[in-house]
Amino acid sequence: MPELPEVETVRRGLMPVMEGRIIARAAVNRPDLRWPFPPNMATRLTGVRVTALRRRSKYILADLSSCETLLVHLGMSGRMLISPPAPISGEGAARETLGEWHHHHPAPAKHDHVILDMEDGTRITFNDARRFGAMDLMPTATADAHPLLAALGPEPLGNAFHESWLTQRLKGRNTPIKSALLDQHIIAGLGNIYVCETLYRARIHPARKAARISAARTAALVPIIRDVLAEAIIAGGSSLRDYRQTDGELGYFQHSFQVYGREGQPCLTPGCTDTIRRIVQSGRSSFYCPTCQK
DNA sequence: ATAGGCACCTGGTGGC
DNA sequence: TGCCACCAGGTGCCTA
Repeated sequence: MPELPEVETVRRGLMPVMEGRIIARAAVNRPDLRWPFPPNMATRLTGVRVTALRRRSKYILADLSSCETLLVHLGMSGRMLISPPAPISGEGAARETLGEWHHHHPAPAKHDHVILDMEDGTRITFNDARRFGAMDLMPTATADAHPLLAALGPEPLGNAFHESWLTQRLKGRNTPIKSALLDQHIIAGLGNIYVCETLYRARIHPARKAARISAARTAALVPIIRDVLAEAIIAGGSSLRDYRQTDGELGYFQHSFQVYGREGQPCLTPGCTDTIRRIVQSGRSSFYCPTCQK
């Protein structure tokens, strides 16, 4: 489910257990995700301190004391699981001191591809069934120039995203606004769900050509995008607490959407009696209200 | 440069 | 229970 708000929620969940902490051991259980892992990734992650945990678009960036940065993308199905350290006690403790693993954790589950054991015994497990995710390592100094990051558009919650930018980028575009807002070169971080939610709130039909949106409605899109994402981050933060109480799984919260996934259900705009429709645009579902969105 | 379609991969769901 | 079609929150790459 990871769009910008979910990735930000994962980052915030990881922060207290990773930032400022040392990775005691890394296990890499397969050679690749979407692409091959960088050479010697496990070795390069072992014994280094995480000095900062950042986010750019849907990427999590962990700056390391080795002057490298770990880039993580969750793809479609990537998850992070935080397992607190289990206290060592009884006979097991004596045996454990012989090995490198000082804390008890369950055996890796299916699709647990990368495991980071922090110095205090907290385990962070990257699980990704579909393997559309990615990890890479690069020098921190040139992280912004990474091929996956270099061409990204502005952060929608940052100062570089504003009305004149959006106007300029939508100008002359013969593509549906749905596709334009999914284009990470125009804005970084929106995905299928939040584009649907944004267009519903902006009352713009997803198939409308980007170039044919009035100046006023283009201007209105900017705060709407910001609001939609900011509200989702807040919702993620509250669900984060819930998940930490249960199984520690990050990247997995569901909150109520106004249109996404609501095909056939009543439009939630007060006074509107229409129902939400679904159309397919470039292979992906768009949900909208035909009465409210033009 | 821009636009559209395909590919990558696994799992869940619902119909027969 | 099995089989099958379809669906899924992403995005790089290829083609005109």
